[in-house]
Amino acid sequence: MDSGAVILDLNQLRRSCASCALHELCLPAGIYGDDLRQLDAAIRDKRTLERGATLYRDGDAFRALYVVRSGSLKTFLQNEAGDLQILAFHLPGEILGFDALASNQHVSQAEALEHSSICELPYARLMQVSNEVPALHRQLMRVISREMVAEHRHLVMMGRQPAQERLAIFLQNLVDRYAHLSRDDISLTLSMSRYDIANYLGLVVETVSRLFTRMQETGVLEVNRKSVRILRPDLLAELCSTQHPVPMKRHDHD
Amino acid sequence: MDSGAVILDLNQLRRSCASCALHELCLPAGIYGDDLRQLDAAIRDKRTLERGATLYRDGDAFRALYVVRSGSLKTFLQNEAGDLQILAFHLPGEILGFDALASNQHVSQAEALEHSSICELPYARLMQVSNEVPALHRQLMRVISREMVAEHRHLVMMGRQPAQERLAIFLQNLVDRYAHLSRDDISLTLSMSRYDIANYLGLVVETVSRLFTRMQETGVLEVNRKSVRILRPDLLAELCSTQHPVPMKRHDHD
DNA sequence: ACCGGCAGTTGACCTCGGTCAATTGAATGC
DNA sequence: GCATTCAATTGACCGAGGTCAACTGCCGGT
Repeated sequence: MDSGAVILDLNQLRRSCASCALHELCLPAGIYGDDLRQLDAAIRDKRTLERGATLYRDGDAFRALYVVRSGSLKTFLQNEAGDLQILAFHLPGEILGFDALASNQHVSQAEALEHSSICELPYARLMQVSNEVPALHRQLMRVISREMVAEHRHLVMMGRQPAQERLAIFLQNLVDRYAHLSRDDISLTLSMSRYDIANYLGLVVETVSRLFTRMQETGVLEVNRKSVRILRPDLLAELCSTQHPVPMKRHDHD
Repeated sequence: MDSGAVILDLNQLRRSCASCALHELCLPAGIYGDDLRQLDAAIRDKRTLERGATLYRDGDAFRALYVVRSGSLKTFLQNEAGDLQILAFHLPGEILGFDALASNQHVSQAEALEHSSICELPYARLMQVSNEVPALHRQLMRVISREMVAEHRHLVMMGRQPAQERLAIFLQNLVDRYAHLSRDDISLTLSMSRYDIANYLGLVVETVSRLFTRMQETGVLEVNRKSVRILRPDLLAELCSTQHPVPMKRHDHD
């Protein structure tokens, strides 16, 4: 690598990864000292996106991975017919863009749900640094793998859970992820619309609306537009797993 | 790396990756010559599994990735209640086990659907080789990414498609993957049970059965137990996308 | 401060696919 | 070769959640 990139002044360092409040969550977890410094050098740009702005779209050439610094985004797939399926919501500290590694172009679209700021990790630079810092490669794969595991959970929800469980799991998941960001763990501000939530859960907006109403009526939570306050975290947790009246087991056939 | 592993005799080489009929599909795509030789050395074991045998289960320590040489496997998630969701079917040339990278232990279960043979890629060895052969790291990430993309398609199916489309997409997908393995492209032997198919698609077995019957009645295919012959690939392709009577578009809200 | 538009809610109705139950038939064991 | 078993099919019924439509109330713009 060119030595110019490795030698950093304190100023640059302060503005970027090493001082990022989220650096534990983002890539360099497990990477310290000089390695971190190198990684830091690979992060070229910080961008901000307005609500509704597109970070990348289906077909775009793959240049970089992106870390959410603040705000939130959704990624989704859209077919020819215009049908769309939201794949994930991305909160601060999380990384987007892995789906483009396979074909060198993005196969999904990423859009900001609110005013957000993003770190760009140019992939070519990332690979250069990785060659010097083997730990980075492994860390990258760990992060991709974590994303796969999250998608597995999403899949189970879609395949097996009834509507109310889906919403409960969704909310619980948001609570967990925001708690991780050391926020108040019982109140949420939903940056996504009811349409987005419904779509993500494989439901329609009316169903989501009714479920919010029902959960409010049963005292689980208090909801007012985008703000949700969990009143009974215990009840919410219960709702996350189907309480089969008859404990109907799913087969375990060959 | 220890030099003993790099020096291979022709015999060993012939038995393994370099001569594997599927080597284009599996890991070393884009890796040649000495690099391939090194990779080959990292592949320790070939195992065979009987139908129903478990390759790894939830909680197992992560030691290796696995390549299917012949036969087929399913991977699935199973929760405390015994509910289970099949995540994927794995055909020859495909790689399993990436979900374990995140936590260093498997978080799903893999089971053979029929007599199968498997290449084991010990992860530690793989990482050693990768440090010498940067291309391998990138290729590995490409493969994980490809798997993620496939899972996205699965997700869309679960979230948006009605039952018949799901089965059509499933069959089309199998046809494509087997065509890739240069088999007869209009007849399939389903190694998985109807229960497995139903589960994978988020349906119940009765629905799958009815759909097979209907597709047979409409002349799309001929089905007899595990064997399926696609009579009208064109019709099958049509069934893969919902033909909205009214071309109802899914919203594209903020 | 009023208006327009769209996010969100609510209600009435209907449909797709799930549930339950009976039957068929292919494989495996004695 | 017959019985047992379980995968698969078929039919009758039902209900969770989708569809359609009407309404409410925020929010943003001028």
